[in-house]
Amino acid sequence: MKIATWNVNSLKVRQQHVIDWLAQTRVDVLCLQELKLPDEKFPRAELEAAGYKSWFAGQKTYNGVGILVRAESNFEVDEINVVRNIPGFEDLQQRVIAATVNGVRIISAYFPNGQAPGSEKFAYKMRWLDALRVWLREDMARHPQLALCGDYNIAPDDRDVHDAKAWEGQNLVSPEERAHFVQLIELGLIDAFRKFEQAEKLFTWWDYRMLAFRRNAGLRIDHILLSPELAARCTSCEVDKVPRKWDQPSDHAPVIATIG
DNA sequence: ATGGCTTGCACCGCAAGA
Repeated sequence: MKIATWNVNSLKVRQQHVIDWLAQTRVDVLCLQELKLPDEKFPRAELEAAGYKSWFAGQKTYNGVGILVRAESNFEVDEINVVRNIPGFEDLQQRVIAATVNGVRIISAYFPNGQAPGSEKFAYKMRWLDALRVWLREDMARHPQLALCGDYNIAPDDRDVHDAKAWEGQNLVSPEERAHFVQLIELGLIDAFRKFEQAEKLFTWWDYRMLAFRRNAGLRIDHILLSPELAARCTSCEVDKVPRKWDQPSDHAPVIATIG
């Protein structure tokens, strides 16, 4: 079972990239973030034609998340277990969708950006992270095989930052944000990427500006965290930089975890 | 130099992203 996550920065603009990428990789599950479209504009029929069923929580202009499941894989998705948003956390922003796919709990999450430490948006990010953790503790107890996939907007370690010195204390790498990431790890979740030996300076996001991709001036902020049972079955985790090189790309690259 | 692109929405510039 291959599970992937990709912040597409507008599904309307990236629809063909997603379809092409799915045709090449044939992942079983793809978690999407930043759809930037309302539910009525979700390209369900086009993705169905490409061989994928979709579940989504859309929103006009901003945010929006989804989960695509390859039809040929014949995985069961129980509609009753699909969750949109963090239970118990009032939120107008569509940032979370969860579904149980073939017995594996899949969560597609678009963590708040936070803008800057000390800002109102940063305070929202902290509240959101608190609520996520509270819900996750329960959801992990219900689903021993769980994958938290998405754009975390947190680079957990200096290794995940192209220039750690320049970024020190900034949004996405601040001690407060990293402490929240550690709290997720303390729930028992395992960073699939770090389970394996990786090349140096592998990132998942590069600014559109300043030729950042060409200079590999990026951050690793998209992650797949696995429950212990699922981590034990995980045989690889890779960043696919290829679609970042395509015309009019998303600024994020997809991450793929293979479960044996 | 706090910019530089890219998106959506609404209009001919703005907010927001990370």
